[in-house]
Amino acid sequence: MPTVAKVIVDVPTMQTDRPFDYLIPSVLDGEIRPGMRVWVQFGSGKRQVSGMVVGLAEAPAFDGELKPILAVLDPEPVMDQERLDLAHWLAQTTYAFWITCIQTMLPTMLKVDTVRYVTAGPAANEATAALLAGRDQLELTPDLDPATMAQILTMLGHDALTLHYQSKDRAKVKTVDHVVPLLTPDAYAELQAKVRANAAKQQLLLTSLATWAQTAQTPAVKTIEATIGLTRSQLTAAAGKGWLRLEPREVYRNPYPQYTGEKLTTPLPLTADQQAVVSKLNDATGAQRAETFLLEGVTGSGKTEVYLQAIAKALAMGRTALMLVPEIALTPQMVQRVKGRFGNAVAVLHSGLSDGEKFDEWRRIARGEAAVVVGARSAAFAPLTNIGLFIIDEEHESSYKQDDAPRYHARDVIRHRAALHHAPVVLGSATPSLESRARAEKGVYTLLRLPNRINHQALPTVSVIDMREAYQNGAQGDFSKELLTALQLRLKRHEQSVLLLNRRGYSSFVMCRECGYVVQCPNCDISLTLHMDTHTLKCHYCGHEEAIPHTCPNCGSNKIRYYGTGTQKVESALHELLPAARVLRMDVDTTRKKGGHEKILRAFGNHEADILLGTQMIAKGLDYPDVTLVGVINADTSLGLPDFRASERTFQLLTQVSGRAGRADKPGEVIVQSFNPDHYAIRYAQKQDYEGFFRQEMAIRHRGDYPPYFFTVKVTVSHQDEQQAAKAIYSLANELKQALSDQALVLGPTPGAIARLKNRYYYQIVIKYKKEPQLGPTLARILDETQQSTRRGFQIGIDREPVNFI
DNA sequence: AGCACGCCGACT
DNA sequence: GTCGGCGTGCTC
Repeated sequence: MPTVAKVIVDVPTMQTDRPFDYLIPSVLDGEIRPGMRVWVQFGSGKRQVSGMVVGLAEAPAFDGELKPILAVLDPEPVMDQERLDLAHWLAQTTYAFWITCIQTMLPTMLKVDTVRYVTAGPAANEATAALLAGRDQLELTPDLDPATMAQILTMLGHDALTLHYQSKDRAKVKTVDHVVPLLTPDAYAELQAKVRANAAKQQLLLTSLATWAQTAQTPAVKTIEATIGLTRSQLTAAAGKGWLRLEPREVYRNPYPQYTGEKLTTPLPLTADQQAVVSKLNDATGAQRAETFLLEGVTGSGKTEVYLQAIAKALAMGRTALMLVPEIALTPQMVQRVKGRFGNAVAVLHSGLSDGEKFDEWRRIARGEAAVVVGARSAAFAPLTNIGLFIIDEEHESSYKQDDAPRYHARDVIRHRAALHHAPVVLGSATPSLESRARAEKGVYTLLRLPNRINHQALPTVSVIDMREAYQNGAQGDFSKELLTALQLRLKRHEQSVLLLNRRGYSSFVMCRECGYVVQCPNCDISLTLHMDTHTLKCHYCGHEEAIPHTCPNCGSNKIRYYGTGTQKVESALHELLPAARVLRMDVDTTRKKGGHEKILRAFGNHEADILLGTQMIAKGLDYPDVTLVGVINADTSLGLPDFRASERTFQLLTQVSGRAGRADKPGEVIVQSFNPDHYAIRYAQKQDYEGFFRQEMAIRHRGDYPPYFFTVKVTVSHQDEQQAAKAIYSLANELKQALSDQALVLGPTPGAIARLKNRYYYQIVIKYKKEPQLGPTLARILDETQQSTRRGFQIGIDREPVNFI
C-alpha cells in the first residue's frame, strides 16, 4: 500500500516547481490516486494550498518529517496518466511551471480558489472588534488597502486575529429535480379517496403519481410544470406529505441544444482528388501509424468533407478523433457540419461557452461519452482516450501558439500525443505556414493536395487598386472609385459585400495637429485607441480608460484630431457615401458579448444587411452564397510591421478573403486597395499562387537566416526599474553568447516593442540557431540563477518559436 | 507566492 | 531596552 503521495503544489514559482512528498493518512488509504487534486499544508505557518498528485510511493524520497494530505478534492482522478505525462513534457519543453501546465489542461472550473480569512483570535481586543465591525470573519482579498493589511498582519502577530484557509472549488455540477413516487399505485388510489374531490390539483397529482408509480417513471419537475401544469411548490408540498421524493439528478449544460442528433447527414460523394486524400489518411488511421500529413487545399476544395470522412474511419475502428479549429473559425456553420454528421458523439470546446458548459463538455469527453472533439487551441489537451485521428484545420493560424505561459504550440502538443496514440495527424490549410510546407518538402510531413475547387468553380477575379494614384481618380476617404462603384453595383443587384479592414498595427489614435502629440497610456508606452461608442480612449494592453481630450495636453492647442482607420470610422464613412446601404460591423467591440459573433453572422446570412464590415475575424468561416464582392480596404498595413512574417501574414489574409467571394453560381469579385500594389505578397495573393509565394518567401527567409531555416527563441526580462532590466538582459546576452557556438545568432538586446507594460520595463533578445545542444541546458541554468533574483523583482520569460517578435 | 526568521533604527 | 522595518531563505 503506497503511503506517500508526490504532489505538485499550486505555488507557481521556480523554487517549488517539483513534486513534494506527502503522507497519505490511514483514513485515506487506497483513496488517493495520481491525477487527483488534494488539499495540503505547505510551508511554515499554517498556509494551505491545493495540489495535484502526480505519483505514489511506498516510502518517501525526502528524509524529513512528512505532512499529511488534509483532504482529497476529487472522487476520481481528473487527469489520466497520459495527460499527467503530457503536463510534465509541456513544462519541460516550454519552460513553464509544472502546476501552470496542469491548470492549462484542466477546465477553469477545476481550478481551486484559495480563500484566506481572519476571525477574532484568543487575544482579541477593541481593535479586533473595530476591524471586524460585527462580522464573524473578514476575507483577505488582494485589493484590501495596504494600511488595513499592515494592521491585520500586526494583529495576527499578537493573536488578536486568527488566520484561516479554505479551498473553494468552482466546479458546480448542474442538477435538475426529478419526482420519484414513493407509494404504490394502490396507495395513491386510497389517498385520492381521502382528499377532497374538488381539490383539483391534488387529485391530478395523485392520478399522475399512480401512473408514474405503475410505469416506473420519474419525470423532471420542469417537464411536469410544462405538461400537466402542476407547480414546483405543489410538488414540494406533496414531498412533505411523503407522497413523493424530489431527487436532484446531474445534467450536462448543453451549449448546442438545437442539435438533437436524430437526423445525421450522410457522407457526400467525393471528387477524385478528395477520394485520393481520404484513402491515404484512412490507410494511416487503419495501420495506426503516427504519420503527419500536410493537406494543402485551396479554399472551396472540400477539406471539411475530407476531415469528416477521415473521422468516420477512426470511429469505425472504435477509436476517437480530435479536431482543432481556430477560435475564429469555430462558427455555427462549422459546428453544424460536424454535429450534423456525428450527432451527440461530438463535444465542442471554445471560448464562447460559459465555464459551466465547458466543464460539462469536458466531463462528457472524460467519461467517454463523446468520441469526437472539435475545439480551439486548448482542446489539444482534451481528455480523450484511444485517439485514432488528429486534425488541425487552418494549420497556419498564429492563434495555435499561446502567447503566455505555457507558451505552447497546439501543433507540437498534437504531434506529441499522436506519437503516443499511434495515430496520424492532418494539418490542413489553403496557405500552409512556411515551417510546415518546408517540412513537407523535406519529407518530415507527407504532402497531400486538393488543387481544385469543388465543381471547378471559377476563382474570383482579383484586382489590386493602387491607392497612391487613387486619389487623383476621385477616391473618397478610404474608398477608391473602383471599390465604391462595385459596392453600388451590389446594392443595385441586391447582392452582399464583405469589407475587410486590415487593422493589425493600424488602430485609431488621437494626435495633435499642432505639435504631433499622441495620447499615451500612463502605464504602458503605447498610444491609446479611440473608441467612438463610449467616447473614450482605451489602452488595449492594460485596460486603462480616459476621456477624449478637447485640447492638446502638451501644447494646449484645440487642433487635436482622430487619426487612423477604425471600423467605426469606416462605418460612418459608408453611411455618408452609401446612405442606402445597411452595414453590419463586426469587430472586437461588437462581438465581445457571448454569442455576439454568431448573432452578427446570422443576421448577415439572413440578408439583414448589405455590407459586412470587419477586421481579420471576418476572413474565416464565412460561407454566404450571395457575397459577390470582397473589398480589402487597406491590404498592406500589416506589411510595414517589423516582423519577418509580415509578408506571410498578408499573403494568407488576402488569399483567405479572396476565397470568400462568389462561392455559388454567381461569379465573385475581389478588390484589394494597397499602397504597395507591386509587393510580391499582394501579387501572389492576387494570382492565388501559394507555390509561387512559397518559393519567393523561402528565398528571402534563407537570405535573412529566418525560420524555417533557423529556429528561434525569445528571452524577455522585465523589472519595475528600467536600469535593472537593461543590466540584466545584457549580462544574460553575454552568458548566452559564451555558451553557444558561433553558428548561433543573438539579436539584441532590445527594449520590447512596448518597452513598458503595466509599469514594468521589458527587454528582450532573440536567438536564431540551427543546432545548439547547449541552448536548452543554458536556458535552464539561466532560469535557475534568476530564481535567486526573483525577489528583487525580475521576471524572465522564454518563448520558443515566438509568434510575436516585437 | 507567502510565511518566518533575523538583524538594524525610532519609540515606550 | 523592545517594536517593527523589510532583506533572505525555505516550503515535503
